[in-house]
Amino acid sequence: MPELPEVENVALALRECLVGRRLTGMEVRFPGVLEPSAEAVEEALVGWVLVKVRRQGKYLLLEFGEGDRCREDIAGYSGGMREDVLAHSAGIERGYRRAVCLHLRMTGQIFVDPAYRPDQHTHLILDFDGLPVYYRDIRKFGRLALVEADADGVFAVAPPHVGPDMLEIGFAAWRERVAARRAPIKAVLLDQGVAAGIGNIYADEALFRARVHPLTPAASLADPDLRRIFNAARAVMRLAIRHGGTTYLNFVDFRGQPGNFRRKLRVYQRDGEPCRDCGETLARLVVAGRSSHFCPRCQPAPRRRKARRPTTTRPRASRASRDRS
DNA sequence: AAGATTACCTGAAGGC
DNA sequence: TGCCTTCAGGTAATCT
Repeated sequence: MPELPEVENVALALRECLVGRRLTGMEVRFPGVLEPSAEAVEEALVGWVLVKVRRQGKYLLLEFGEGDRCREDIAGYSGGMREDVLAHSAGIERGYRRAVCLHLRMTGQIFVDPAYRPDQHTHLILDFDGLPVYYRDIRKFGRLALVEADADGVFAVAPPHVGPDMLEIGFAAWRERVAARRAPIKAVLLDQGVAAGIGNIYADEALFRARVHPLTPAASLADPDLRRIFNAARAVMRLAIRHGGTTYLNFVDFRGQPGNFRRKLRVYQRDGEPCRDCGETLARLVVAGRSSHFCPRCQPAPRRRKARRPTTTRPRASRASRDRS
C-alpha cells in the first residue's frame, strides 16, 4: 500500500524521468480513474510539458505548463531539459499552468519501464515524447484528477482538509494538533488532517519503535511520549524512502522493482510471531477500523479503569476532567 | 461534533 | 476441485 515513502519514491521517479517532457498522447482504457472525465483531462493536458512534481502526504501534484517560465522550472532539474522542449514551450501563454492531482490509494502503480507489458489492470498509458508511462491499479481506487488553481494561480497539492506533510511539520505544531485529541493515538496518526502521509504500516512501526500502545488516548500522552512517536514516525518513513518503500501486496516502484523495506518491519503483519526485541508473541487488535500490530510487552496497554479483580467490573465515569493547566 | 462505520474494488487465503 | 466467506486498507460519505 503506498504511504508517504512509496509516494515519495514515485515523485522522485517522475522528476527524474518525466520533467521536461511533453505529454504527447494518452490512451484511456478505464475512464473511471480520470476526473472530472477522460475527455476533460485529455483536452487540458495533451500537448503540455510536465514542469513540476510536488508531494503532500500521499498526494502528488503534476504541474504542466507552456511558456517562458517553463524554462526556469525545467532548468531546476538536471535530467530532462531538451532544446526542442524549450523551443516548444517558449513564448506561449507565459507562466500559465495546468495540473492534475494523483492519488494511488490502495493499489495504484506507476511504471516507467520499457519492459512493462500492460495487463487488464492497466488503465492509462501516457506518452511523454515517445516514452510510455503506465498507470495500473488492481482495485481501481486511485484517481488522477484535474485541479483548478486558486485566485493567485497557485495549485494546492492536496484537498484543503489535508494537513501538513509529516516530514515537513515541526514537532510543536504537530503536538498542538495531536494533544487535543481523545481518540487512540493510532487513529490520530492515521488521520490525514492532523499530518499527512502516515498509513497503517508506518503507524504500527512508529508506535512500536516509540514503545506506545496503539489504544493510548492521544490526549493522555506526555511530551516525551509524543516526541518519541513523532521522531519514530519520521525516522521510519525516511528509512523506508531510502530502501525504496515497503512492498507488501501490491506496491512496486516505477521500474517494477519491489521495495525492500519489508524486511525491516518489526510488527506489521507479524502477529503471532516473536517480538524481535523481547521475544514476546506479537498481538493484533482493531483500532479505528484497521488492524493494529504491536508487542504487548514492549508497548504496555494504557492505564485503564479496570477493576483489579475481574469479578468486580463496574462501569464508572472516566476522569474526563483531568486538568492540565 | 468527534469518532465510528460503510462504500468503493479486486485478489488472496482459508474453510468445507 | 471449487465455491463461499473473510480480509486487506485510503479516503469520502454517512451514521451515531
